[in-house]
Amino acid sequence: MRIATWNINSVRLRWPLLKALDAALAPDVLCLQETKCPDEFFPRAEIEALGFPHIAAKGMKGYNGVAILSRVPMQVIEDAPDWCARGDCRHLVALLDAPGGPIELHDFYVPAGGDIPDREANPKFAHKLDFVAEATAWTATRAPTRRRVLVGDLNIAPLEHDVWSHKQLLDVVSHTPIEVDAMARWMEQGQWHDAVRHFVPASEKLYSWWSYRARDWAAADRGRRLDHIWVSDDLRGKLQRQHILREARGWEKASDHVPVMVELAK
DNA sequence: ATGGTCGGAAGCCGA
Repeated sequence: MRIATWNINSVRLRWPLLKALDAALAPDVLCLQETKCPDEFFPRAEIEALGFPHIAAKGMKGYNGVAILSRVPMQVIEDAPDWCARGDCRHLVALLDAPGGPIELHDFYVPAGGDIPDREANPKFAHKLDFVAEATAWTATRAPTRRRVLVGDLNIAPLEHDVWSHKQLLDVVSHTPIEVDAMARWMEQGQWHDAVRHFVPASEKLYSWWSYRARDWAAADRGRRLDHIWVSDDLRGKLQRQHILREARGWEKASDHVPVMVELAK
């Protein structure tokens, strides 16, 4: 069972790249973020034709938007909160009909948080912290549930080597101690385990995002690991491998994020 | 030290 996540940065613009993603990773389930697409315009038929017959999409005009594309049947669960009471499309939950038993899958798109890492000076940063706090409290109530997977663009790079320069990013939104602490609480209270770092030592650099603003993203290699896959304790022993598809950043009309995938044994 | 580039509700705003 291969579960992947990708911030696609406009599904209408980039859905054709799913073909290359599928050739490289062959995910059974792919969670998308930043689809930027109202549900009535979601390229459903095109994506079904690529081999994902089960599609759940929750989008809005212009911003945000999440979707789950699946080869296995799934049931969308509707009892999640309206995060920060904004009506944003930043979260989908589905129960996957997975081999070995159902998996509760969460697809999150955490607010980026703006530029200034100060709750008082920057309402976007306050929104990010509030969102993570609500997600922490809610997923903690799910903690006793077996076989859970949480993926998404969480917009936080928690470890020193999840960014190109720990020292230079300590005051940059995505890597500040307040965000890193909030993420640690989220993982702890939800009993989540980092499924990608499970395979890659903390001392090794690991990124899933490179800014569009670099002249040469690969040469500069100033990345951050903003996209994550977490699993519940009972799935830790099932982890087979991880793959961060770095080459996707070099694709024609690339997203600034690359797909991240984890394989679970039955 | 600053500004650099994307995408869409565009000629600005969010990332």
